[in-house]
Amino acid sequence: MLEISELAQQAGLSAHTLRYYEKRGLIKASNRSEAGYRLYTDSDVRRVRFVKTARNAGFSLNDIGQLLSIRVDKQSHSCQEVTDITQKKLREVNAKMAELQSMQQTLELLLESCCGGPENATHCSIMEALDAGLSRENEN
Amino acid sequence: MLEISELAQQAGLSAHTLRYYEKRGLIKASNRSEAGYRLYTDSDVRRVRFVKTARNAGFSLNDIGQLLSIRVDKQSHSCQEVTDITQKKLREVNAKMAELQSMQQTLELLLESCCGGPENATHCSIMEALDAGLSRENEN
DNA sequence: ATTGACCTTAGTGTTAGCTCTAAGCTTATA
DNA sequence: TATAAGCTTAGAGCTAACACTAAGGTCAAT
Repeated sequence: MLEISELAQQAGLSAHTLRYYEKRGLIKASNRSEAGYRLYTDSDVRRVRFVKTARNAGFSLNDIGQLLSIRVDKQSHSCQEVTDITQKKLREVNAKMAELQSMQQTLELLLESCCGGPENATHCSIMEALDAGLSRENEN
Repeated sequence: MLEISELAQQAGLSAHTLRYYEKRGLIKASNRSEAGYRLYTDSDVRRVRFVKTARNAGFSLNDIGQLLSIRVDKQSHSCQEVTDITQKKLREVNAKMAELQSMQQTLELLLESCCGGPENATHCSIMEALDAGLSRENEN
C-alpha cells in the first residue's frame, strides 16, 4: 500500500496530478487510512502505470478513459475498438507532424535568407518575406 | 477602406479573431465610420497579412508582437534580433517534432502488434503493451 | 511539545488562442 | 417599413492538462 507521494514518485507524476486524474475518474485509491489518506494497492499502481504509459504514447485523458473502460472488461470489447482508438490518435499525430514540418521548412527558409547580422532591419529578408505572405505559398 | 468582415474574408480570419488581435494590441483599424464601424486602410491590411503569415509560420501571438514592434521601426533593430526570434521558434518546433515522432513510432509499433480483429480484447497486445509500460522503453 | 513535511477538500488560476453571448445600434434589402 | 444581417462593447466560456491556494488535519522526529 503506497501513499500518494510514494506512488507519485514511483510513477513519475506529481501528487497533484494523481488527484487530478482521480477527479477525472481515471484512477482511484482502493483504500484510505484512518486519517483519510489515499492508499494505493498493487492493482491501483498498475492502473496508474497504464495511464502514464498511454500518456507517453500521446493519448489524451479522454482517450485513456476509453482505454481504461476496455481494460476493466476486456471480454466485452474487441481488439478492433482498441486499434480504432490507436489509429485515430496516429492520424492526429501525423496531422500535427505535417503542420510542424511545414513550419519547420518555412522557418529554415526564412533563416537561410537572412544575414542575421548586427545591421539594422531595414532590408531584413525575413521581414520582407512575412510582409509578402511568403510569396503566397503556405496558404492555409 | 474595408470593414471588418471584408478584411476577415480577405485575410482568412474571422471578424472575432480580428477583434481579438486588436485587444491583444497586434492590429488596429486606423479609422472608424460615423457609426463606429472599424475601417481598415491598405496599411492596416498589410499589417494583418503580416500577422497571418507569421501565424502560419508557427509564431505565437507574443512572438508576433515582438516582430511587429521591430517592423514599425526597422532602423532601431537588427537582423540578428529577427533571426534570434526565428531560431528560438525553430528550436521549439524541432522539439515538438521529436516528441511527436516518438509518439508516432510508439503508436505504429502498437498497431503492428495487434490483430485489430473482432475477437475480444482479453489478449489484446496493445493493452498488454500499455500495461507493461511499453517494455520500459520511452521513459519520460 | 513543537516544528516541518505530509495529507485532505473545494475551488481558483494558468497558458494559448480563440469563440461566443448579450444588449443594443446601423445598414442593406424586399 | 420591416426584417435580416452586420456592427459595437465588455465580458464570459472553451479546451487541455495541470498547478496552486487556503484552511485545516496528521504524522514522524527532535
